[in-house]
Amino acid sequence: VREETRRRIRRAIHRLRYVPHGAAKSLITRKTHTLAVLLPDLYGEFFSELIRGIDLAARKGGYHLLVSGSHGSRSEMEAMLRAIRGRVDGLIALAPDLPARAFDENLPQGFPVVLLNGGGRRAASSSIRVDNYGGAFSMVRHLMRLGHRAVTFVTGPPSNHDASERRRGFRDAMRRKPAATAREVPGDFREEAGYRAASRILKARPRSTAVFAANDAMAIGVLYALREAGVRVPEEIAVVGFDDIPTSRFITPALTTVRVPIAELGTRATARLLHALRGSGGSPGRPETLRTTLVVRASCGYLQGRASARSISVAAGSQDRSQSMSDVDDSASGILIDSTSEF
Amino acid sequence: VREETRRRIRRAIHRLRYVPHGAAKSLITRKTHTLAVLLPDLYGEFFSELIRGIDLAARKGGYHLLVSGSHGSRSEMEAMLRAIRGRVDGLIALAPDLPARAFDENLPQGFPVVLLNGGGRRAASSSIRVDNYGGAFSMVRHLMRLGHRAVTFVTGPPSNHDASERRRGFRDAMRRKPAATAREVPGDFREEAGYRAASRILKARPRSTAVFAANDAMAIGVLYALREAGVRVPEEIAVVGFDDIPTSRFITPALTTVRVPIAELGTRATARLLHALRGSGGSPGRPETLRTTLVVRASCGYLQGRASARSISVAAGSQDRSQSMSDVDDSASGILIDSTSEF
DNA sequence: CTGAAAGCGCTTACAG
DNA sequence: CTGAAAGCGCTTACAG
Repeated sequence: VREETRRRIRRAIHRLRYVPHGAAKSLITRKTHTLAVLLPDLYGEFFSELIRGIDLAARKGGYHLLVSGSHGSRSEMEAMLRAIRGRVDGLIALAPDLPARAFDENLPQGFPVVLLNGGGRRAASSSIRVDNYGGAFSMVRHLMRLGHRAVTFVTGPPSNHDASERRRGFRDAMRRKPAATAREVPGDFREEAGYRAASRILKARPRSTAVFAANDAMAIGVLYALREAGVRVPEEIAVVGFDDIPTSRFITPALTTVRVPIAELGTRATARLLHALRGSGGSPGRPETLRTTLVVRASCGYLQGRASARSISVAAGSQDRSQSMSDVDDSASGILIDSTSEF
Repeated sequence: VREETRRRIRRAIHRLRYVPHGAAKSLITRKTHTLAVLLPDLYGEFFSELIRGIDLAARKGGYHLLVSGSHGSRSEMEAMLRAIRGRVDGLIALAPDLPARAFDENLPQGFPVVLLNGGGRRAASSSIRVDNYGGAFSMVRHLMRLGHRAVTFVTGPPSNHDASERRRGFRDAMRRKPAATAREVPGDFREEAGYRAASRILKARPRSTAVFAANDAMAIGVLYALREAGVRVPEEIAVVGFDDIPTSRFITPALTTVRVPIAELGTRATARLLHALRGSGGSPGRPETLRTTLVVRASCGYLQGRASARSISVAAGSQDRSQSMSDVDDSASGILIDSTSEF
């Protein structure tokens, strides 16, 4: 084509505001340049952070995001899976309660999927996991070092794989100390469950000296209940969580927790999915496991009496605050002493 | 069709796992049952809450959500608008920096849009607004009642309509008191801007007794900077914000702020868009304005010395906590005294 | 290099 | 009631 003709056409396109019709183009090219994201919810600190990571990688690859919150409803999840054909090129799903066969039954066969839930029961799909076991294990070790021997674990939802891995880490670590007494109280990852767990924990005799909630939301619920009951944290009882959601730094006392690289989880999942889309299918690749970090703040009592060592130099800007904090980051052991969030 | 035949077909559909192809169906029906959501970012407390509201209404109407974070990039926003044809049925956009004509130029004409940014410059589209002016005005009145006369306002981004409405409310309310001295320091809605604003505020003489940040993120930045500087809040200086993001309740001291019904903003916008999609176009309807509420917590000093009145009865469960708090909700005046978040 | 035809997977009138 | 044809707006070989 001559250069001039090309220019004339370009101008005409611009003048008439011509834009290709998405559905028509997708129908013939078999590509939508869209990724489906299926999550239990679309809001809340954990999912918000996860979406951030997914969005980051997707936009870089030129993909749009079709998001869907299942709200735990099995039928809604399946409906979403069925609606996928001809709408998106791949799927990222965090659906711990959905059995593996639900994917096979409702998705076109061979459809590219990356699973974010721990199970990894579907051989045909790629999956990314978090080292829940290791994180919980080192949290218990940390509590032991602080002298705790009676620890109560507030569990997550029964069928949730992440939750049961955290519990397994708790149990195994507790077993290593013969003198230790491990207790468990049921929860479901929601703040309210932590709130309710607290009263059971306070009643039990001898009373545990530390509470380890399977996630931060429940730990925060425990904190609320203890404040109501007039029980001081960490002086009378230590409270720790798992996830390191943003609120954990802001609450009083700041929460000692296990940091899950949430945004990275989303980024990696997306990168893998895009890789599968470019490549010609092939093997799903081996499951990837993301490291966790123990983040020590005030709620476990470690910072108690070390006030002289505090060198508060919180930097502004939510983006890079974690970097510029005067943290003691012992990368080798995966421990981060965050004294800046202490009150 | 005979009942039996129908059943046989149903069974075949199920057996073969037949699902209609989305693109093909959309191409012929001209419907995608998908709504596009264009936001500056997909994460953070404000947007997360907004998406929650949108998702709620969209799922109820049977619509999917195609979300897109523009990250403030003009070209990315325009690219998104152009990609819309044949992909979604309508658009909800929060894009304060995008001029009205960008919508006309990049969208198919007559395309259903609901704008969430205050300007409302595009007559062809529906829009929902927040009473930014009234919220800021009553915040200043509250500070005046507490005896403040020298107040510094940390502004939002220059081109942002919400931000300038808040500033206008600040200015007008300050003007009503002849003895008052109003000052302004530039900001951009990000936490870091608040952090930097604080040092300027501390240097000015005579020093302001209160800081009113145009949003909570900046107020939190101010709080951080003041803590570093060893200036006590609210004893030495009061700090208040705007939005009522979740963190504002958790931070110490809990932040007095103006509550924007964020989720409702999303729900209403979606409801309007769906209404337009069902109806045959017609008029865009008059712009709707959502009320704000003054939420009084510790950071303004109002709760100081009223500790005896505290009746902490925080209920658990993040969903209904705001209802079950022992709040004094003076609906008539739009003031809510939240003493439960006091420390 | 250019133009016309075929076809993606559906739905919607329209004959039979 | 049932089946075959036309067509949604594109892209991709394929003739000319």
